[in-house]
Amino acid sequence: MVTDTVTAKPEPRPARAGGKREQTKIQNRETILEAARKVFAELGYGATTVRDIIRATPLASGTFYNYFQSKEEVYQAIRDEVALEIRPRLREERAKAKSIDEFISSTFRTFFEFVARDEGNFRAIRHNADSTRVRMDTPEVLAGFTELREDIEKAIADAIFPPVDADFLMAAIVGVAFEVAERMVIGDNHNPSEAAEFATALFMGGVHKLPHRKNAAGTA
Amino acid sequence: MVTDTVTAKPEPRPARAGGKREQTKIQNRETILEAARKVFAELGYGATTVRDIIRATPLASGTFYNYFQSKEEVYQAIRDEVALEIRPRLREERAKAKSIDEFISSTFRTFFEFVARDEGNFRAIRHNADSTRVRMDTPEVLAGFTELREDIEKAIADAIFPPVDADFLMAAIVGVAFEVAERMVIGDNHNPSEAAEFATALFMGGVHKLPHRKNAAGTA
Amino acid sequence: MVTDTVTAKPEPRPARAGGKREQTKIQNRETILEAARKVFAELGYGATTVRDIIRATPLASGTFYNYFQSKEEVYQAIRDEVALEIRPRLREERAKAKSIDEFISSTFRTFFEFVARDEGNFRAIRHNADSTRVRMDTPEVLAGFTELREDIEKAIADAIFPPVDADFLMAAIVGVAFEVAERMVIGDNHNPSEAAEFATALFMGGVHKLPHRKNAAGTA
Amino acid sequence: MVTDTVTAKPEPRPARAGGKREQTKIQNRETILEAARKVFAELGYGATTVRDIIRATPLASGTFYNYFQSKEEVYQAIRDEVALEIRPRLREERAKAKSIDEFISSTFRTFFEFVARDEGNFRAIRHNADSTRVRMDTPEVLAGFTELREDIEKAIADAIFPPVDADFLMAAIVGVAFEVAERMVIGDNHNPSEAAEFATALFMGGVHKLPHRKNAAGTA
DNA sequence: AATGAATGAGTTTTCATTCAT
DNA sequence: TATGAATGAAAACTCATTCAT
Repeated sequence: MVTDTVTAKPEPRPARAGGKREQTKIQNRETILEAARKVFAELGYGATTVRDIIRATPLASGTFYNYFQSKEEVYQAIRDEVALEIRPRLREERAKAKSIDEFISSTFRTFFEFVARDEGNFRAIRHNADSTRVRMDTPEVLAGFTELREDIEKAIADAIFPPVDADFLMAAIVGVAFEVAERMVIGDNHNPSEAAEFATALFMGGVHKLPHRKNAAGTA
Repeated sequence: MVTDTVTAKPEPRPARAGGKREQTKIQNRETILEAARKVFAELGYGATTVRDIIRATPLASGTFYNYFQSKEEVYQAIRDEVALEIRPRLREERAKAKSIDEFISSTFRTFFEFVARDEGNFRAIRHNADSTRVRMDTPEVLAGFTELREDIEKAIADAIFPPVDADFLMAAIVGVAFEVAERMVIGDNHNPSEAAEFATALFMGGVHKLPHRKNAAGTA
Repeated sequence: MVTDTVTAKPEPRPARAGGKREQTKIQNRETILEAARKVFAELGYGATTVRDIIRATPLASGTFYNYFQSKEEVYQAIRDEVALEIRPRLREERAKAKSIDEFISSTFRTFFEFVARDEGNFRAIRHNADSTRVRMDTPEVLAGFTELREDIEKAIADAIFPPVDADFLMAAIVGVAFEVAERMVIGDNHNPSEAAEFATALFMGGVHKLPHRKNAAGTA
Repeated sequence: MVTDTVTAKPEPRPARAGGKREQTKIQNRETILEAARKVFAELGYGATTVRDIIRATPLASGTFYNYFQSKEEVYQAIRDEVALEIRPRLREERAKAKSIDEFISSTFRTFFEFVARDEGNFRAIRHNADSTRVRMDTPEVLAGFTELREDIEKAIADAIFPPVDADFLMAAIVGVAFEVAERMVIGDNHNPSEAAEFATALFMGGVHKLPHRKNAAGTA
């Protein structure tokens, strides 16, 4: 097997997985993502520059461009990393659901638990330097929305759900999930279970079924 | 047609209050805001530069700074214009509410009707150049959230609402309002009344009380 | 005549020719061209960067980009400036020509005289840092070649020239003009008249009619 | 199909002179030159970077530096390859010349025939991305000019040529050679013989002796 | 008050070259 | 020797802001 040196170009020597070179590449990518998460959380996405990210890294400026084209691409990578991790879990949970209650509660529980564990990412993604709040949904995230709507459609077809407007219902679930998650992360005494219970109760019975507050004295 | 003949006499050349000069000032401000709306909608907030806005204007770059300090300020002005218009209406409606139902339904109805009328602004604010979706909430908007929470607290105090978590409830209402509004604007056959009915039913009785779809055959 | 301030954009206020602003603009453009000529002559076109040109200028870096997009554009401007000046002269001379001799001799004489006067430019355009010699012909220059060919065609039609290959003849004239001009500029004792006589004699009677050297011994 | 079975025996692994290793080296060098020719022709010399050349190659960037120091060196190699091939032929032809006519006609004939055969190279060297035309003469090429001048001097000394200005005559021959070659390559119905005849006639008797066009009806 | 060119700090980006594998 | 990612100096370019007119 005499392979001519002067041929391929695409992947000349696959750099066998696990080699030191390969290792460094994976590590550098993660280094950049880590730095970006930190900087986004500090300065907010809008104010962050590629330089800022590089500065938060031991790497050279040129190295950044071996991995990403722009801060947008880094942002998307962070977002997508999250979306790609949580989406299969959500689908799986919902697939197992035998009732509305299971469908709704497992969706919220999974989501809030994930957010609680991944709080750093969530903050990085959400925060902005000025008191402005930002939310950016990448295609990968939006795909998660579509999956939810599909699951709702299927649940309707299976008579698990009544024949409601799947688009609106998806929107309502998404809206509640993200906004409540934010309160959970920003607020003080909350935990994912409480958030999930709240959201589930809302969807299962409306305001009337919402859990009552422990301390009736309200908070600022 | 601003005549203002009375004050006009003594100073033929210099600026007179309410005169053409004054007119131009108001007009220029509006010209900039209009251009900004267009450019934000085209490029997305992040990618837009002050230059872009000026370019979309017949004005000179220096002139911009007579009206705004930065694109942030322009953005806020656009957002605030909306927020400052809708917030008093919402407060008013909620103040009149004698029951949960009135509180919830008037909130959603007012919001969705406003969005439907102000669709252009809504889209401008939401859209981004790539397929990424963005939402930015300025302090003025966030203040509206706080007002809602205050109104909820008050309603709880007045025993109109059960003693639920006001923070979470506010978040849930906000989340549903924005996400459903988006579906309404982006979708085809929807109108503010349907959106309001949907959201109100959700909050009044949960999923079980949601209106059933007219055509049970689902949509893509 | 009340002109609305908020209208035009293209040329809002023409900045009346001769105004100080207008003056500065013209001057800055010339400053950049001057600097570029110098730097090209020093470093050669290939090695020159936009930075180099800016550095040779009292202007700010951004200012450069108000006038030119790149060093290529500057180069072309220099070349074009020359081409646009000499071309009308050449056409004029050739239009007056009543015979081959007049046609040929006026062409060369005009060209060599121009080069001699404009030697700085010529060197700037020609020189390169390494011992490599460069010649770049911009569209504006190439247009001059086409004009020459047209004039030849016309002279053939008018029976001033025999029916030779106009394309080749044009090429021969151009080649001799540029190469001999270079020897004239680089060499020591030559003047435009001698160069013109040489070239004209060559075209009028071939090698046999070329002027004999004064000092038969000579070497470069 | 390089077998080389004889030397192969004693050292199965290490490099053997003339072996596969040696082969690859020569091949790689040629691969780079080939790629460079292509890229220079596409982007023009100035715009081409070493990266561009490597990219057009199946080789790694580091490998490039085992063969050349810079794009300049590659360019020179291409140019020199040509120059070093044609120069001895030209000298030889001119050395045999017994008369002006032989001297001139053999020079042009050899040159134009070479260009016609080597058209690809010629175009690569000449062309630029924009409509600008470039000509770069490397030292190796310029050396060819000097050789021509020396041969002229010698011909003058041998009384084959009249005592004309050798520098100018060399320039004239070079100028005509390159420019007419370009027309030949770019134009349509021309062949090296016609080009050579044209140039030779010009130098032997001036415009009056140039061959007449076959179709007197002119060309665009 | 409007204009728009100049400014120059700062950002993005490229790319020749090195060097561990 | 080949590889190709890392490097970082330098180049390219942008753009908010100023300020003379």
